[in-house]
Amino acid sequence: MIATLRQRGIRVTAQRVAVAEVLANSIDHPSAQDVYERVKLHFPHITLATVYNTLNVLSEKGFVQPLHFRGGTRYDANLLPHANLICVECGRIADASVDEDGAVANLREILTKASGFQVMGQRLDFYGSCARCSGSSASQPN
Amino acid sequence: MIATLRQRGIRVTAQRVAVAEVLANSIDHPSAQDVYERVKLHFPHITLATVYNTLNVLSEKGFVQPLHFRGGTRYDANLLPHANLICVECGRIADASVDEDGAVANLREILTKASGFQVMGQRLDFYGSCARCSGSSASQPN
DNA sequence: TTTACTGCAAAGGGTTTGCATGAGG
DNA sequence: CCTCATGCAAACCCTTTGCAGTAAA
Repeated sequence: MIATLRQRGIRVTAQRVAVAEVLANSIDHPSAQDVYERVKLHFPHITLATVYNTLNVLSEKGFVQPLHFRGGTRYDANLLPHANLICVECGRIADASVDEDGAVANLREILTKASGFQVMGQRLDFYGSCARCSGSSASQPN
Repeated sequence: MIATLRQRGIRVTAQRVAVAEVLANSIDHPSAQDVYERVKLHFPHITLATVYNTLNVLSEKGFVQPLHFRGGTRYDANLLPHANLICVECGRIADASVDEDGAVANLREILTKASGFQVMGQRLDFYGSCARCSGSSASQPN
């Protein structure tokens, strides 16, 4: 992890390693507050401001992708082309790999040819009901 | 426009019509502040709070799609499946129709089959350099 | 008449920043 | 050593809300 951060030109501190590791080990797209609470478990002295500063550095250096929503920002450590499945009922965000057959690459190519836009990255959000929420007839409250 | 709003179950007021018309006639994904300034040209008495309230109503009723970014929310009146081309240099957001060959529908189908997720809507953002910026000067952000 | 929208101002909440201290390269 | 990160608190900015008056249905 330390080497990974150095590779990206990020000055290494204990706090930054802790934040980066929380992100790398999370698949639930945590908010800054979530990251703060998780880091604090093993690093009680860190502050929310440091978490925000670190998240901004990690975002600028391409270590995570910030996803802005109405309620605030969530952070995605999955750097591969993928779709975010956002359940409008329970609020969960799951990743779905979608580029096995080059679907995203295909889209990028279409856009470049059609409008001369040089694509450098993307964010694909799909809103709907996750299997858990739409599948259960007697839906559970969460 | 009045009929359109009524169809969506939106109580019709002069302010709401004005906001809705600004949105319908804008292709630059205006912010709430942008909408406010444009509406105020022909409706000087409206307030920013009313614009926000109206934008929320129009969003809930599916008249516009709110797009949350770091700097705030932008509003997209294009309800057809499309991609947002976001220039990281000049900040402009342009729409690109991308579903001529059913690319979005294809993605939605892949996701439904793979993960049992019922897709109800989507947001496709592509970050990069627009034709104007990548063509004029060769500046490469990292 | 009944409901709910407007305008105004003030509060809310996620995020950023200034400053003194402390740690990394 | 010199630069930059941390911690703390206050500030910031976008957005929401409470209230009194007013307009839509």
